[in-house]
Amino acid sequence: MPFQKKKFAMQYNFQQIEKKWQDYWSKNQTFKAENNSDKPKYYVLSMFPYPSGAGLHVGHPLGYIAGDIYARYKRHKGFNVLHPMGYDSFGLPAEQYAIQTGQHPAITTEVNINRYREQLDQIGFSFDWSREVRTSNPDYYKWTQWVFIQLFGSWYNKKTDKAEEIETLIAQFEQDGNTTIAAVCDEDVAQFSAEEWTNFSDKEKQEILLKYRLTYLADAEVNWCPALGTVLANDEIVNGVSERGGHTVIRKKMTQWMMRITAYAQRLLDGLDTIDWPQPLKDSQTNWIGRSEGASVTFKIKDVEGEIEVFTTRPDTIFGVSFMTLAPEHELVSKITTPAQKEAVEAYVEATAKRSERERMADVKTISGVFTGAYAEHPFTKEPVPIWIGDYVLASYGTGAVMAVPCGDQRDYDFAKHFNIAIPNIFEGVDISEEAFADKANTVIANSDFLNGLPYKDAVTKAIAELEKLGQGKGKINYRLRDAVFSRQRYWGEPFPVYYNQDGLPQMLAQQFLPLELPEVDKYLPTETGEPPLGNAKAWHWLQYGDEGKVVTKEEFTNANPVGKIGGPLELNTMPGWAGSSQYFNRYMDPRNTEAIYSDEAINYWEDVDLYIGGSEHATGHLLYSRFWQKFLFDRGVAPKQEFAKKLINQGMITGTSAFVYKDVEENKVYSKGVVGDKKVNPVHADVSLVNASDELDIEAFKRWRPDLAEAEFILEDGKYIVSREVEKMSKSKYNVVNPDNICEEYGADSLRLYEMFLGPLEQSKPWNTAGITGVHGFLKKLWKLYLTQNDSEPTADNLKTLHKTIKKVEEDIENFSFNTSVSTFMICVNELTAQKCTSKKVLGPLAILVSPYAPHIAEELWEKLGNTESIANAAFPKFEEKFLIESTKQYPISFNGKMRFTIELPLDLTKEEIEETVMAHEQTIKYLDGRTPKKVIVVPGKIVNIVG
RNA sequence: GCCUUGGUGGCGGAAUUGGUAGACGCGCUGGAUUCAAAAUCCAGUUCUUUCGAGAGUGUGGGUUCGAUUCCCACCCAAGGUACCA
Repeated sequence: MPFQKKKFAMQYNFQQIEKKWQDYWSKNQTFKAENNSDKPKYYVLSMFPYPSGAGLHVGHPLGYIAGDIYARYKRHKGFNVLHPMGYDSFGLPAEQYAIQTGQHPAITTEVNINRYREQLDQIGFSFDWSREVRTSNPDYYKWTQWVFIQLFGSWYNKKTDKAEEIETLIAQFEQDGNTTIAAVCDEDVAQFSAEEWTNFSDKEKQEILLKYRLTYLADAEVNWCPALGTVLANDEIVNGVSERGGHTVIRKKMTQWMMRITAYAQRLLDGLDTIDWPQPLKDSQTNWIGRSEGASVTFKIKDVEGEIEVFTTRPDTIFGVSFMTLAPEHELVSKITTPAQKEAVEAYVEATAKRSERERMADVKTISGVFTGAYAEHPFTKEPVPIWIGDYVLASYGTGAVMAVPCGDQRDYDFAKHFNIAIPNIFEGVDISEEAFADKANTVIANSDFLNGLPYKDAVTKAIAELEKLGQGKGKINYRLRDAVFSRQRYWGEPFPVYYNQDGLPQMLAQQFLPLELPEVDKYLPTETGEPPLGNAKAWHWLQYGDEGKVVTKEEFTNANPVGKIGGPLELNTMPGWAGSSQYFNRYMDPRNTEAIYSDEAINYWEDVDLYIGGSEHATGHLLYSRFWQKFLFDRGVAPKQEFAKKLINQGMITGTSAFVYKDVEENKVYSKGVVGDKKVNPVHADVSLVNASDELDIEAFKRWRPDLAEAEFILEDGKYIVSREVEKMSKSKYNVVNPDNICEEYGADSLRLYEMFLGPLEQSKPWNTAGITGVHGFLKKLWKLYLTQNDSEPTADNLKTLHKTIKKVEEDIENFSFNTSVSTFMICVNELTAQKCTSKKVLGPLAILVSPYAPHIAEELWEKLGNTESIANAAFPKFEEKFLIESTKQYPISFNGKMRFTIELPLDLTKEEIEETVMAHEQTIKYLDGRTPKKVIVVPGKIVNIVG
């Protein structure tokens, strides 16, 4: 039937088109990137997802679509583009699910990944899937373990300002001991000579080296939940108890693997100036690192052996000290507390252990603390200074102790007022009867012996000098950044390639034995003795003879032949979520390499990420740790660049638009939005798929969905039931999740891609409302129609003007990541060309290329219809030509006192005077002036005329 | 609390160096087509209005011939705040 056939071709059949081109790309490996090419390289990376059980919702692809548009654009611009994707597949939700169901996390993870892949494939991304990585794959985490071993085998030399092999440190110990070394290390390292070093036992040597290594064991404070037998994140704690089950949580010290990221504090700060990342993100890293200059001051304690070290940014105010405050967790607290105060102090310490750090920081209104009964000695006046404890001092910041200067610090001031402690005034001519005076710049110091009369800067210098003379202080730069805890008491993470020898000292597995694979366990919970889940593994001991090594049971290990045997129990902790994501961007360059983390050729070709797209919530986690690892790999000659990503864009969150029906509190009635009035009602979530574009509820479907309301009476308005709408986080529990699959099915991937971009600026968060998608879908239909008639005719001036206006705008928009305005531009362009009845291939061809990064499937199809036989993916981007846009006249807006009243069309080559003359003579002007004489006439040629008066 | 971002019609948003506020789209209203509907097309749509005009970009001030845009103070919402990823 020829009639039907013709009609078929007339219609935009997105399902058929999208399937066709996705198959084509896959079959032809259109987007496979080569590790060498004559073209310049460009590396576009989107942060890889954690494959959760819920699947993708429309919020996830936002950043991927933006990245994909940019990657496709760069191909049109002649670049060899690397655009990979993978999965951050270790993580807590899979483990939680395993605990609940007993299913191995590897199985659920595999299922989730397959689902993600299906969903991603539907959207038509130009990923090079041959490079996929999964952090939970042994082939991948082999190299995570390898980096860990490199960190263990390195120390930070402050003299060369970089990480070096531990062997260079040992050589120096052998030569000079540790007296001449400038290293970043633990604070409690004793001094030793070369001779002493040589005489140390192996165990002693290993213990000392551990204090220098870039990853090391230390006691760190954690949120311990005894009932769950696990450590909790701050956000798993609500009001001091665990979110799950409401159990008590306490602060507790545990031995943990740590990363000496503090060694890189200054370089992480300095590096920010060299990368094009959003300023807010840089700000949060800067604040996180928290550099402050000041002094470290040592206070002796009266009648007790020991001293208190504090860090202060205001050594100039040292004569204003009237008390000291220690964090309740400070190690000296139990030592210095007098018997009379013991009970009160212990009670306070216990109470504080129940509060989270965040709670303590956020709560500035409640003032609490206890006097220890002990006194310190002021370094200069030798007067006694009472020592208090207070939870506003955090153990993890600085030294966990402050010298309190109430006249100069508001928190100290409030504390002193509350507990009736003296507030000596050390500022010249400043009233401190109401509040502390923290303005450094605008006063001079008084009542301060040798500091009297000095302004802030001079007083700081002088105070430090005097402290140095006493041997009780020195100038110091302090960082808020702390070493990162790298152990997790979890199952579903990378095992540490570590066993413990007879002395209990950690030993690294040799590279040939990597990866050390995650063992099977029966239960994913902590053991009965409170050990991490790996404690449940039957075989988790390392047994090695020479080049032969394997994982065995404890019995096998104990009974094995002792001659030449090495090994011991393996580490029970696993690595944290950020371990696998800290170098994945490099691994994509050469993901199947089994000999090395990646080849020199690959890393020297791709070097670094040119554009990285991801959420701002990773600002101080993933993005700081990755920069740290990259700098370390750089120091050790493994990576050629100090920073892994030149440019970074944060995509915003897509929120959901929840729908509510109003259920009467007493009666079994639900009211439409407009008829609620002042009735007492409860809002009840309705699934957004049951609501149409006009907020009208499908009542029958709703009744099937919520059988408990099937019998309810629905009070309508105008015969319809209208829901109320509210923007909330997109989440299953709020029934506002929208799946991209459904959208692709109903409107197609190209519509989804366009609509995600059309919603608003990439960086901002914005609500999703499926109703609006008909707009971009309608645009694609119009675009399709525009290509129904095409020929080799010459384009008109109007055609060319529309085309080149569009080229200019779209190119600018892509470069500025302003994708939403591009979509509008396409709509305007197609509306104009349709009105112009444009049929010229010389216009339609370039337009298809412009559209193709955004809507690649329809673009390929139209490109083919135009007679091309090659994929559009590598077609050259159209060149903008100014000459088609030149205008000779302008619609001048004429405003009165800054308010536009009417426009006049005038030639653009008029002078200021000519414009003024013409405008003032215009009848509309005369009408608006109504006989008044203007005070002033502002003429900006090419822009505006403003008449004042 | 602190740091960061944002606030413009009924809704998403546009306005690239201070120069025509509301582009584009949704929704809504009216019309064409249709037996009817869907789809499509056309017109209108910031608010108030005595139809002359007036007001208007979270609130209150300021700078300027002119402010969504710059400055000050405040209000509200979202993200982060070290073991969610």
